[in-house]
Amino acid sequence: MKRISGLTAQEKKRRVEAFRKYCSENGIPFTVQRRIVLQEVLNLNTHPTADTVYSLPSVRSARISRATVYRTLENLVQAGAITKTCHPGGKVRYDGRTDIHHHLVCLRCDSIIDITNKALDALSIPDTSALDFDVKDFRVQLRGLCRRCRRMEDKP
Amino acid sequence: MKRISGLTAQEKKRRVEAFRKYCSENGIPFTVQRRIVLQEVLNLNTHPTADTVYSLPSVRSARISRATVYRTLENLVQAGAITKTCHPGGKVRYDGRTDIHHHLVCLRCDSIIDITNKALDALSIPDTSALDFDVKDFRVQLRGLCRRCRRMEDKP
DNA sequence: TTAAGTGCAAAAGCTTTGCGGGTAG
DNA sequence: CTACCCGCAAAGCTTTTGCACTTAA
Repeated sequence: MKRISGLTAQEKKRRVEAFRKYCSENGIPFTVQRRIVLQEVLNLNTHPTADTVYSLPSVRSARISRATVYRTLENLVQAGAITKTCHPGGKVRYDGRTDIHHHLVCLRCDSIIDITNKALDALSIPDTSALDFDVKDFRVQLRGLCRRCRRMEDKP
Repeated sequence: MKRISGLTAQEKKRRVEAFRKYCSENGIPFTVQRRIVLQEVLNLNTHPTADTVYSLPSVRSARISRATVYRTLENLVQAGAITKTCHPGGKVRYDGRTDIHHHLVCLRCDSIIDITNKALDALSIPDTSALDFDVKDFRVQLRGLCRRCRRMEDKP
């Protein structure tokens, strides 16, 4: 079990380049706003909500509106540049990682911690053809209590 | 790969009884509203939002308020009578099943389909002690496109 | 040039909260 | 009885939308 740390500068650059290429190939304008929002999601190792992204200093100082942040995050998901993360809370959360990895999900505070584990990655995906479901990827969620919440349970 | 169908009447009855017992042991009033909301979540094989539960005929005819539905669902989760389901959308969704099972998650329409699969159940949970994370259970999410959305992709 | 994107502000949708009356134990 | 719960209505968040202006290609 290893906790995942952030992307390298090189990887981030490659991801932004890939999105730029996607845009030009699909006739989608590669705007300043899209570049900044993508870069910021890649910078975060957390799993931010739209509003968290909106509040980031670089997003604020570029005067990007809240509506654009919401729209852009969805565009980035459609383009495959970022993903949406599954979680038990009531807000949409995004993830700069698009590769297979897994999550520790705290059932008390909704925090999400990325983990990587070869045994989990090697999971063989069952055949879902009978249900006509087309599986693109998978995630394993280990659900429980994070360090902070465990301590609060001990001394409530 | 088998799709899970609903709980039997017997199982539902047992689950309601277990909650009644939990209430009496913990000095929590077992109100009509709590019983009805629990029964209705157990009846559904879907993964309803609070508002979906609120809209059910039996909930409406019992004149249970929206606020009570929201509060009650959270109470039931705290009591371990139901669970919250992880998903990529922007609403909290609940699940009448508390046992280990897995989900097909549609990335386009956010629908969730329960599945059961022995290979997935047998997944060995990695050691998370180094992160001080206390794993209670796990879920495997197979992410992709459901039947309906696949068809819409073909003919957009 | 021009189709698409953006900012703004308002609307819409989801969830929580305060409070007076009601109810389970 | 009495603490806790419920319904109501209002407030507080989160997200989407319509429209006039701006911009990438």
